[in-house]
Amino acid sequence: MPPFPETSVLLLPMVEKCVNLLQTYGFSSLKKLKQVHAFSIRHGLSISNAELGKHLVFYLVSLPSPPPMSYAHKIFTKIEKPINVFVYNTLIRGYAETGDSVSALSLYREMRVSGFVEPDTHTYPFLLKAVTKMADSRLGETIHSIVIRSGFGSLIFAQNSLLHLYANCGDVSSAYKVFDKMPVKDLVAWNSVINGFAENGKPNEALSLYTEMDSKGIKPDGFTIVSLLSACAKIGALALGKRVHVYMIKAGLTRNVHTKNVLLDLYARCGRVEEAKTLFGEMVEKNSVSWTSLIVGLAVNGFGKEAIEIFKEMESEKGLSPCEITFVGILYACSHCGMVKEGFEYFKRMRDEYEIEPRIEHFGCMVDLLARAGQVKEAYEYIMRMPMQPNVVVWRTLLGACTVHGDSDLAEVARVQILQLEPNHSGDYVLLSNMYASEQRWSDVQKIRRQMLRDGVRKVPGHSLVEVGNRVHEFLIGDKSHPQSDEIYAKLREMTERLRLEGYVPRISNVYVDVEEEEKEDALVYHSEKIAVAFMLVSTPERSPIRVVKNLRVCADCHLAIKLVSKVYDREIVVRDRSRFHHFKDGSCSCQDYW
DNA sequence: AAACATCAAC
Repeated sequence: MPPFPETSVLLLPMVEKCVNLLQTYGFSSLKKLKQVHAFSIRHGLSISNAELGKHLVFYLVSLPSPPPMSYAHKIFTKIEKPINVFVYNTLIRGYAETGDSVSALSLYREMRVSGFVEPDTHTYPFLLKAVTKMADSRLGETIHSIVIRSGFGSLIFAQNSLLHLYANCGDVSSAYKVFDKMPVKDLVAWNSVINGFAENGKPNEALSLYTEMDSKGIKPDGFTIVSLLSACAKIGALALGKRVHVYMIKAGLTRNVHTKNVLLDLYARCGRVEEAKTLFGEMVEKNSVSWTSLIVGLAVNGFGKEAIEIFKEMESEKGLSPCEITFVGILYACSHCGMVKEGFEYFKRMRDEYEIEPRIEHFGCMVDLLARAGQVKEAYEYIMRMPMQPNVVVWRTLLGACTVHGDSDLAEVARVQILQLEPNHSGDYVLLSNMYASEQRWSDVQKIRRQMLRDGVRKVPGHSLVEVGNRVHEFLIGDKSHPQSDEIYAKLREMTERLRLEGYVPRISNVYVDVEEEEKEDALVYHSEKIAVAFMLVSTPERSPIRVVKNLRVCADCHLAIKLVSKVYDREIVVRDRSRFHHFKDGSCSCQDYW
């Protein structure tokens, strides 16, 4: 084949031809893009040709995830200077989307230093997306000021990006400031600020912002509903969630797969497993998030065997593959059912079959799997063999198991580690003091108490939430502030008497679970969950199920008492505590007494 | 030729 003359006039039709080819096949596959690239080389086109290079970079970056960024960047470096701002933007976008924020930032710097190109309206939204993923609010503020100086601060896309950036760093007040100052607030802005509050433990604020948005006549979309429902799911507010469900129906969003997924999650997290399963069964379009949500939902509710059955179904489904979170659910299910051998098998299959590299979360599950089954020493050895530094959660898992299985030596080891990684966490002191108390080691209990005082550790006050009708009732320990308090306490006394007849003996040792509580003179201080249960006994129809959401872990005494209440009063009681669900029925609990 | 916002976890 004779060489092509190197005149741009002659090459022009060839550039056009290649660009045409890219436009026809561009989005289909990397293979096609490489073919066009090869074609251009065969026809004497140099990749330094700006027009061709620009298109190639664009189509490469636009490939489905993950785009071949190093290939795209290589072409970028060969394009003749000066490089068009569009090409910079495209590459920054690619890095932002693949989570390579460092490369996105350094490309931006390179662009500013080159002096040939200026950022345009698209540059900052892309760059801010990259910075958002770094969750570094200091850096965010720096870039924020650059955006303002650049003159693009009035752009609604830039404002929305900044709003999201602050929300993602957990800085809701800065996020709200950005939102508040926006002269024009579009749906994305509302959704971002609502989501910001929802994700940062302020579901009530999220809901009232929604009401405000509604009053301004702005219609919600799937994003709005997802944020609101997940806020409700997090605090276990079923009645509130049901209200959002009504908005969802009104807005015609019942067929949206994301909103359905999070509705399923809401029901599962409120202990309504049957409803969650029904919802799943009714879904026409199910994605892997739907399957994963159900599996995790079943697992945390103590229905591990069922979770594994669903996983097997998922595996036989075409076009779906379990992800790392699915496996967290499966390993969690195994550990809560004492299926140690199966847990190890799934762990192995995750690597071998699905090529998912285990993360610290998965190792954490394995530690729990061993420790929960009573193999506390093996769990410790497992931690020592892990290919990564154990985090505080892993040590806390071990500590929790040590207190249940009464291994105070290893508990001490775990405690020392936790203290280094995260001092001032009241839950650990409570766990430990609980364990010492159960061994009648009162001087050690005192020691822990003194340490808490010395370190200035404030215990998180326990509270329990219950819903009656559309109202949420909150109870604290020894709470007497409720209008029906007299009735509730009469019920508590009656409850204690009837439980005694069943052989209930209050577990004195666990009085020390609540260190502050000891200080109270009252000999009969009821934990919030007991008060909540008594309140539900007096305010709901006989035999109707009771749901309680507690912010801390249920103590052993309350656990035993509620088990008996479920039998004596013939009530199904679901308690969601800080780490799991307890389904009490006929005197036993789904957690099999390992809480 | 391109832009901002969603879900599942030890």
